[in-house]
Amino acid sequence: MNVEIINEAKSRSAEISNSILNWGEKNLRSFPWRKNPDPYRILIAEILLKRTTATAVNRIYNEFIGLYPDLKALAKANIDELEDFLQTIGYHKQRSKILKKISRVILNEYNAEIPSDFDSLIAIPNIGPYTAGAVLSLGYGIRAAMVDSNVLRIYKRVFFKSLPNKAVNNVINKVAKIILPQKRHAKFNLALLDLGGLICTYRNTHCLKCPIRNFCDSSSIKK
DNA sequence: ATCCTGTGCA
DNA sequence: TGCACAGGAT
Repeated sequence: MNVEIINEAKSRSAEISNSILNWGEKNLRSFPWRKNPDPYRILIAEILLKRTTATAVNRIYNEFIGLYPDLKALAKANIDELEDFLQTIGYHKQRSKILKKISRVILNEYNAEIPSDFDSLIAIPNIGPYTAGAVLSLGYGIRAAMVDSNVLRIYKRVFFKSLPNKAVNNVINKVAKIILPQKRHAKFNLALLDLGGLICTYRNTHCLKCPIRNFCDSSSIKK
């Protein structure tokens, strides 16, 4: 049923992943949570970044890690202090609850060790496939796709001509796994996110600057 | 498949 | 000032 898009993904995967990795060499954005990545730092970053601009998280991230340097510290955190601290980036009530909940679950059920397998991760409340992918790929170096709305949008455009009319998101998840390289998947994931943020944006498609314009169904540039 | 959160931009 | 948004939950 979705044979066509899967075959398209397979036939273009090498060109796409190589071009994106290459683009990433020069164009990756620099954020504090991308430095010295470990599962905890990545987990915190993803929770803070949900529905929140990188600029806002940038302001408080290092201080957050200073106040709550590891999962045990976070599990012990005073909920009101945590909430106050998160005021400036918004969603502070919701987010302080989520952070406490997650840290307590990991402390109690996983002996304060953030799980390193997908199923355990998504079983933790408020950790879904995207955050699980980030923890695995960026935090543990375990190959996992990170499909957020940016990545979804990019692949929908790239494979526009063979998109099925049903269950598009499911298919895109398969496509993402096919294209994700075996090595350097973390770099690739970051580059793909940045491509969505900088080039293949929601409103504009800066195809002229796009490293995969030659492999994209929606490119406005003549091949 | 639809709902939720509250922000940030139109 | 109202609506689109994004990742997760149901």
